[in-house]
Amino acid sequence: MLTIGSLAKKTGTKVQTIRYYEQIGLMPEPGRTEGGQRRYENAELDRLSFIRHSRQLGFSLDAIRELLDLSDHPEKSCDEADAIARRQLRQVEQRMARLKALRTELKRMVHECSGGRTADCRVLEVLRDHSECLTEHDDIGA
Amino acid sequence: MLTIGSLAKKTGTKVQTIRYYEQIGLMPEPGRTEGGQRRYENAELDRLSFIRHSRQLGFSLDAIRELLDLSDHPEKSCDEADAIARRQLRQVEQRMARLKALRTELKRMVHECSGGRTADCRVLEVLRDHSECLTEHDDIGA
DNA sequence: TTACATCCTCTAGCTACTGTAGATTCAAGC
DNA sequence: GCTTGAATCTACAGTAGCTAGAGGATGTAA
Repeated sequence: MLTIGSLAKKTGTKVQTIRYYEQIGLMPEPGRTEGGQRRYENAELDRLSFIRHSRQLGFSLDAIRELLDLSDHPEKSCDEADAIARRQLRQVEQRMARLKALRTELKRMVHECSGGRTADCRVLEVLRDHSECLTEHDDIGA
Repeated sequence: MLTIGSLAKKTGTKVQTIRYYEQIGLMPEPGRTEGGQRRYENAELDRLSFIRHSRQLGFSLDAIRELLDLSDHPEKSCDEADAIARRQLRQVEQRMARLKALRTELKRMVHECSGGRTADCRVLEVLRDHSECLTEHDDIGA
């Protein structure tokens, strides 16, 4: 029987976050003491660990909802779980590619700036003039 | 004299986003027609381009506010602009490192999953058991 | 003049939390 | 049994950076 505070500590989660997960139906409503405080069992500890670990891997709460659902049905095919993970992997790879391009341009900006007045600042100049830019006119997304 | 719609098209911004930038004071209040519609000049086009380009490089709106301020004062030292860019570069590099770790673990999950019942699904198993995980108990951030 | 695209303001919604206020409960020490 | 202080409770507001929609006004071309 864990209080919400010790559950939080064990999983590296904030207390409010646990309550939030309950509110959106990701965590079940736990038992309560007579005074109305939440008390958790090991099953809930496992579930929360699953959620947190998935979040650390960047899965969205919606994806996690699906994964938990799959996890609750051991007889189902695991293709779906696999697909979700692959989708996530693709996303991570896309973001990495994007960040790589950003890094290149930022490095260029910083290295070329020799210090002095902002009038001659290479950083500001690059930001002003989009034409010398490698980055495209598309979504920003992290 | 540009309408908000053509300014939006020229800069790859949504109309609402431009109005949002105005609302938070990132864009100035433009002139209006008698009927109350916004009309923009080239200065505003330049400013919005600067903002969008900076956003594409991942700068926060707060950072952009500082950069714009520096850009408006050509006699100031450009150290500050340089510092902002360096900070941004560091952030990008941190995120990349983080994503690299994620990619490794996701790849492992996906490659080890041989298909079958979710009961034996490697993906779900890894998510359940945090102990075999490389990722740390820290912030998720992107 | 009439049609229709574009514009206006205002409000609410998105993700995934985080923080605060003010009241209540729990557990330990005396 | 009583007190104290930490932890908990609910409810609501706020974060970043937009995005979407309602319901109405304006601008422009035929």
